[in-house]
Amino acid sequence: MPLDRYDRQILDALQRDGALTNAQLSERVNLSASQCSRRRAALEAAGVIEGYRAKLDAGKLGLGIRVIVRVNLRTHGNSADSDFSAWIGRQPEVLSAFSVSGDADYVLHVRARDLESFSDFLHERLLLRPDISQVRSDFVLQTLKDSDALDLSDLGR
Amino acid sequence: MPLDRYDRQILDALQRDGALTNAQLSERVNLSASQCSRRRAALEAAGVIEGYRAKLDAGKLGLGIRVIVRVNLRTHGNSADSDFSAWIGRQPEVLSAFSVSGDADYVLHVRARDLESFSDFLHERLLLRPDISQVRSDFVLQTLKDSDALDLSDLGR
DNA sequence: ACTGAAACTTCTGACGT
DNA sequence: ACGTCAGAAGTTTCAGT
Repeated sequence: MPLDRYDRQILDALQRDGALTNAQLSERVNLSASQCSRRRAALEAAGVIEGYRAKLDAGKLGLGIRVIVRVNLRTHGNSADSDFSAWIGRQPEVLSAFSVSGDADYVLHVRARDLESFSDFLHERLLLRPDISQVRSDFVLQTLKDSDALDLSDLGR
Repeated sequence: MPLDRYDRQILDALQRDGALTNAQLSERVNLSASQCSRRRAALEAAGVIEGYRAKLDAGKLGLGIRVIVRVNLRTHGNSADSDFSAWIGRQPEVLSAFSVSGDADYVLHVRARDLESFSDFLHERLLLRPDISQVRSDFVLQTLKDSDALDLSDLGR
């Protein structure tokens, strides 16, 4: 799918504010609302726009703690990694999880209500798994940036 | 702001699909559409819903590389940390940045087109800063989970 | 390819329960 | 507090250039 500069502008506007109406989009992009509507629909159909999400304020919802957890497994291959992956998917306080190069096998982003509930996750669940060999927790002290907005500046024409 | 189970259901539905209409919401929550509209507006006004974002497919946009970068600064206090923080805010390939406890000072999430453009970010920009003492890059090999959806299960009544 | 207007869907405020 | 209804706003399809 070829993306021109109008698509790029539409994507950039929507990743910053997904609630923009086609009429509002049309002002920023200098296109008619109907054209924005069609291009937007095409970008959604192509999967370039995966979907829309409401961003919630974790602090106001009482989720005061954010932790970056690095995990090493004792064994690898076979079903070891996929077992761990499936288990991670079922843990509600794990927002994202990656397997990485470097000294850790996995990096998890965890949100919890307070130290007690994080401790519950860590000691009563993660560390009870027999396939875990090492866990290192880095508590987030300050959030400098949390946008998730992709850099679209050097994209298509 | 007190949140009852209806608010909780609305928030949970919207953080998974922010494009839901109030009519669609009303089906899942068993409330009228107008009531959903009112509650949703209240949650937005209270800042519990910070906003809406379109989630884009980074792969389809040619951003093939994701790296978790851990950074240590040479000096602290004064303006050292806030200088770094402001600089981070201006780097488009840095999606999120946290100051953390543990052996690293900062953890960054970086997206880049390819190894070459990541190398450009690393060597031509980050490592040229005189306040950097150590940088360790962990490349993301596999994404197990990437939802950012908060756990709302043990919230209000 | 884009625009403009018509048909349709969704939103939202007033009112009644 | 919630639901119903009607007017307002936004979206989307279609014809035209």
